[in-house]
Amino acid sequence: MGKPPTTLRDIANALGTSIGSVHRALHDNPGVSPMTKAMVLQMARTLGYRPNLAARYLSSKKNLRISVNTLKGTTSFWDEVRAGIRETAASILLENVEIEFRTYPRLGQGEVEAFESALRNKVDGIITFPSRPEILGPWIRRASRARIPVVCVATDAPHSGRLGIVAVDTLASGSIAADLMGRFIGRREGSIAITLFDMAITEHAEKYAAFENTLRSFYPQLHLLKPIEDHDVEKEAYSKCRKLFEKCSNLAGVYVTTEASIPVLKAARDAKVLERLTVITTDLFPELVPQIRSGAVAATIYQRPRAQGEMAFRMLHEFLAEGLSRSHQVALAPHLVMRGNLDFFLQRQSQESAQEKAEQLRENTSGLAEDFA
Amino acid sequence: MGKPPTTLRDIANALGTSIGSVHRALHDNPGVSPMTKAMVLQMARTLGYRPNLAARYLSSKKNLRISVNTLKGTTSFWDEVRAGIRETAASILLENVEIEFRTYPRLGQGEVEAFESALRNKVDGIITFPSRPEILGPWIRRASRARIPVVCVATDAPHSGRLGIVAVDTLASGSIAADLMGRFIGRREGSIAITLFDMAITEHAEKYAAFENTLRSFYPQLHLLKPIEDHDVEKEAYSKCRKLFEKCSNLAGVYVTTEASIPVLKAARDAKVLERLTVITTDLFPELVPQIRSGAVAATIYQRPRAQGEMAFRMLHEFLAEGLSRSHQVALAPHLVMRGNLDFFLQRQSQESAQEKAEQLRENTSGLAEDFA
DNA sequence: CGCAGTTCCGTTAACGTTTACGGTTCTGGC
DNA sequence: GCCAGAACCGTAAACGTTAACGGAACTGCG
Repeated sequence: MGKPPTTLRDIANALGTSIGSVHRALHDNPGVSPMTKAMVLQMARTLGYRPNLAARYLSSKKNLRISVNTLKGTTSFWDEVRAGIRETAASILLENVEIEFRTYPRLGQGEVEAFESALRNKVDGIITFPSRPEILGPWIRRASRARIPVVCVATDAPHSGRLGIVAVDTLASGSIAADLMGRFIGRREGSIAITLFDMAITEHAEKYAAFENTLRSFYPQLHLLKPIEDHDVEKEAYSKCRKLFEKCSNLAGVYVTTEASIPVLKAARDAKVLERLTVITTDLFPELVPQIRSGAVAATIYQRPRAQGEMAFRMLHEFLAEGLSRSHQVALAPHLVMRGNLDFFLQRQSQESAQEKAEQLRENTSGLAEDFA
Repeated sequence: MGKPPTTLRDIANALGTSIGSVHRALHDNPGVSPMTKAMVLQMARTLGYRPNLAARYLSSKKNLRISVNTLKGTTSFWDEVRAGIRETAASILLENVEIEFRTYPRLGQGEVEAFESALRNKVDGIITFPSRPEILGPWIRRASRARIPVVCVATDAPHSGRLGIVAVDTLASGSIAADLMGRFIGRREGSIAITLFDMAITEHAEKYAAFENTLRSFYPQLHLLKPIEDHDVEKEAYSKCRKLFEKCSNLAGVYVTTEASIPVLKAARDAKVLERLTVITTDLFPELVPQIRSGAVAATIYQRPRAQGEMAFRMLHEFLAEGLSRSHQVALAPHLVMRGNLDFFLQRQSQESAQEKAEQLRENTSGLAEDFA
């Protein structure tokens, strides 16, 4: 049933030329006339040529180098993203991939430098978290023009020519948060607050819109307040929330879409309103665990950093290996963590990070890891 | 930094023997003395030999055949599982995999026949849904002895020697359902009913235990009733539930772990108790959509069939390709679907199934598909 | 015309594994 | 002592691609 796939030799024979010319034509290497090049491309198309990756890998021993530019991993989120990438890279059958990690300590600091360094080092592809999309955008475009594909994680850089984007679906996140909020609070009336990084970030604006929309459709007795922009600065989150909590007497719930859930909780506690608040947060990190367990946080929307890393790597690798990729936009469904299933996620994290560490030790030749302070 | 990997030739040179002998020794083919075989194995170990999969694939043109034995796809669940497998198989770099689908129409009917047929046809590996684990168990053991790895999906077949199992984590499912139930119902007291296939199935017993445990720990005002076993028979589900609904006056919620959520809802409607019931269901299929949208079903636990298929295939393929697999037990976290994010999941399903169909058409040479009626 | 330089093209040796085939050497039977 | 057969082993040709080399044809310049 399966006819044997067409090879370079097939194309060469069909045209009465040689395998070398065909190869040059398909890779637009110099040394082939425009005439034959056109014929080869044509014939390759009609014969349905697809390169045999095994043979390619076996022959050319050059390996792919990809740079992973992310925030430094004090927060567990980016640690998990990196772990997902490493893990997936290791599980690839054709292990000719070399990963270089470049980290920067704070949002918007060292981001461009890291990207520039990757470009200078002539990597074959880049996975990056564009914390300031409007600043990194031009750089991504520059990379694309140099035929270096860039995949964004967690945040998109629109109109930048990036190869693709992997993130949690903003609609799904915002909507489920609103739905839970409504169900948890029940029939009571009240106001709902939401904190986010900045409305200028597409994802956050979308998440807000989805939250607002679901709340309005299904729980009209709840009134959504203007978003609190905290820019992931703890003090800003605390002071803005504290002020709100003191002022707004009928507040019933808070949805924290940023990582700054701890200061928000502290503000609620200090303002003595935590008891009557339904709090929904984002992500899962050690400091949050006791808050969930105690019930202070009703639920948290887990953004599956490991899966994001995995997907980003797959997308990039597929493109580099085959020259095409089937999906340029991966929107993951978030997970929901509550008291009941908290242990499941904790156990999974620790188990996998332990496994990861062992692997790290075993192959302690895992490429450089630069830091851009 | 990366020293070149050791090859067959390296081993041969180190021992002063030939590449042929090394190959025979490593694959325990006949025609090699016990003496040299031992030496080769030893040397391979010390040199850290790992076969080059690209070269192997390039050389031996034999392709892997794997059989996928599942329930016939009237329900969308198994359609999705199969789609996930197909999709993942297509995305594998070394495309030398041939998939044979064998389906059986009802639980426990034709299951053994399908398995037997796969064995007779000498497939290289099997992915199966053991709807009756205690019956299929011996067959799985037989396959294992014939060095044919078997991966179970959705339900485990314990002590059967299967290579691995992919399923949704029962603890996570049961716990989150209980947690949501408790939060949705609020402070009110009341009884909770739960329907499941049969307590004899490990997964269902575990799910019940997790549900019970979480409910008891965090929501002691709710009283869990004895489980209703419906064996996925619609009439059984309806009649048993109907009886319960009529009798139990303080019922506050129902958790349906099986696919029979429609008859349960009908029973509740007929008994005129649906209004005061919080219903949590399992899976996502067309008939359920309006029930979620109308609010009759508060939430449904989505078991991610596509991801299950993907994982099962990866596990099996990794084993067949490398001879080892890193994890034999994949426990997926379920997704939560509610009114707000329902559209996200529907859109994703339809979009992916459309994409799938196009792919099907393009490569209409996708192996046989037997049916065991 | 001769020669260097350029442009195109064909040939060939890798890459690491599998597989088939041809050799040894050793055994046992006559 | 000879031959058949077995048991073991080395060799070499594939697999499809890449990369490097060398040759042919053509250019322009002296």
